[in-house]
Amino acid sequence: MTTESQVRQEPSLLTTLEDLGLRKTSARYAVTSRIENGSNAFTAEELCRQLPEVGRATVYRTIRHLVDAGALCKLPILDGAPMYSIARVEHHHHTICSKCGAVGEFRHSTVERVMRSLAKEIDGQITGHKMEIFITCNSCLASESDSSSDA
Amino acid sequence: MTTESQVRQEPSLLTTLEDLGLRKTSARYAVTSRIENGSNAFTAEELCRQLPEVGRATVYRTIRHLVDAGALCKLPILDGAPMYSIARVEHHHHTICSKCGAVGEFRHSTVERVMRSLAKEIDGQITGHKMEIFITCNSCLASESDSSSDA
DNA sequence: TTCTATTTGATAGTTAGTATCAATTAGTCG
DNA sequence: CGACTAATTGATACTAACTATCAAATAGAA
Repeated sequence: MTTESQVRQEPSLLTTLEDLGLRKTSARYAVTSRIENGSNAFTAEELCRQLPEVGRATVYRTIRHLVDAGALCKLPILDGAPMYSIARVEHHHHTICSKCGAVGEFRHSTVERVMRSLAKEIDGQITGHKMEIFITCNSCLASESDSSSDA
Repeated sequence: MTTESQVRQEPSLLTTLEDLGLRKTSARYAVTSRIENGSNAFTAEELCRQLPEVGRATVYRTIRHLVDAGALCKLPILDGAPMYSIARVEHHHHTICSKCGAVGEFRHSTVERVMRSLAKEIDGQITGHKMEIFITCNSCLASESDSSSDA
């Protein structure tokens, strides 16, 4: 589903690494292409498991580079390891499905506007913000649609 | 600063534990009163260090009970252990000072209102949300006020 | 006071991630 | 192309943050 818009191949994560002045290695190729072709959000350990041919240290290092470069967002999960997802939109927020863990990205001007009104309420100088919306995603909704009572 | 509103002593965290059907033990007394008299946000390990007479397992267990009961909020920190703070307001958000780590709590109706307009944008059913505002708190601003050039 | 289910905490284990460093490799230069 | 060197890798060992276990201790009821 929704595979149509995933054809984009050029501004790859590998390019991001090169732009940082890092070398193009087979390990980095493996990690970045796995991220790009994998599910939309993942943990570092998941990636390690999917890439047994790449050392753990390298997987972690590569992720860190990508996060530092802003190409990957690290989103802290309440219980367990943080998840990473490709940052497709400059400044954005996340939706996280509480059932299946799917992570989505959205951007809404109202959110940014609220920040300005909050500035008055808050002691200190705002430097950034982060918003997470917990949802039940459509496919999870569909699979639980057999029970139609809302008690 | 703002110590005036911290006098409230009765609906203590210990009472919260009792309300869960748990026993009133000296370990739980130590943990809850330390939380109530300590700084506004803390990590589990900090608490363990401050309470060497209480076993680590008990500290962690007590924290978990309090979080489950909603008396404590667990807020994931990007790098490192999650912090906990007493939940004083029913539904609220957090400010986190990037310099010193101080955590504050706020509530603003606009944030809640934005959620409604977001509901249209987002695929799936919203079940909750969470917002964190990163700030430089006033005391950190004060201590860096010696340098006035922004280069 | 007695009794028992709850609680504790020392210990060992797990998970997630980082530091080390010798061996390997990418990219450059001649 | 071949040599060179700095960047990179990855096995290993380590640390931090927790969780599981279970015998001993204890709270609260009878």
